[in-house]
Amino acid sequence: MTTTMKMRKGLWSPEEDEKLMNYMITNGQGCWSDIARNAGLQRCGKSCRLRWINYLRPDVKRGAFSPQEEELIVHLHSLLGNRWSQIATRLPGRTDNEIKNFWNSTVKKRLKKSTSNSSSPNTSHDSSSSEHRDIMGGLISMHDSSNVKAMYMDATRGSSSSSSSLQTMNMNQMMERLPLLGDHGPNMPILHASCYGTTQVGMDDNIGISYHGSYEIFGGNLGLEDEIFNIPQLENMTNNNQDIKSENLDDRNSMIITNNMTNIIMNQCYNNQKHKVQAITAGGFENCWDGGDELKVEEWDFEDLMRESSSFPSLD
DNA sequence: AATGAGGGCAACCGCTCCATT
DNA sequence: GAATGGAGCGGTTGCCCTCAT
Repeated sequence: MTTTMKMRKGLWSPEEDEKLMNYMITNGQGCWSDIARNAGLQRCGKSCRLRWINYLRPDVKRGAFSPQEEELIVHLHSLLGNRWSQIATRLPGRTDNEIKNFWNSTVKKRLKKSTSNSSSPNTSHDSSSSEHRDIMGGLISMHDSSNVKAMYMDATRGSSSSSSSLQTMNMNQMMERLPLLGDHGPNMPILHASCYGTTQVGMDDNIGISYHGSYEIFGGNLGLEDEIFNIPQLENMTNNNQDIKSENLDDRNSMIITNNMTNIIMNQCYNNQKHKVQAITAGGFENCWDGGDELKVEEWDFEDLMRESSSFPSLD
């Protein structure tokens, strides 16, 4: 094809946005190069795709990241590294580009600041683990997670051996099991953290929730050994019987947690049993689920998850 | 008021992966 | 099995805005 037509680059004009938006609304997604052509845009398909995904898509959430989103980003980054798209899938309405920019600007800045301030001599952790510890005001602790992360990344990015493919697959499966941070999901760090390993969770009266746990993943030790994983109390959470709701729009992991949070956490975490959140709706469910009669209740098959995890080679 | 520095963000680039032929 | 094209991803760049001087 002799498309000698010069492609436009740079910022998108409102007219271009409108063209692409109108085309996408009427025709839906297809081959991006065709979209670019048929919409009358002098842009390459790639550029159109990026513009749509990062800006024009109706479900794109704009504006500052909430503290909960920040927590989740930091935590997921400690697990996944720079796999922004994977991280983005857990934050509805946020794009990988947005998260990447946020990380590279805000979080790294805080990181820099905190590492320059703290010499924290009482830990034998490597610098990057203390990075994770310090960012977000010490909200998230990860013991040696970066080493594991790096090893995992090496394994998955390396050769196309079946084992690395398996690792990728299992990681993806595990990620799919993570709950999304929905609009009502201020406590997601608690829940997705607990699904990763043997974790004991308790409620403090006033300071929020703390973890005392040992994380095991991929047959190796991911960290958090006997460390306290503090989640500060959130403004929309009261001490007693606070309804907590979270949704997962990919309808595999839809989850509702309501009423007595302590009981739920005790049931699913202290006993170290299958994660099965028995949801008792107390109104408001319809606010986050319109999928019909059958309510979806989160069920993390923890044993199954760990079985999958055990297929990973030891990281020792 | 002018200007330079720094930060944030949108977009591009190059690469890999995957499906199709 | 090789070639090809499209999609997606992460890294990087460059523009614009804000703020300090």
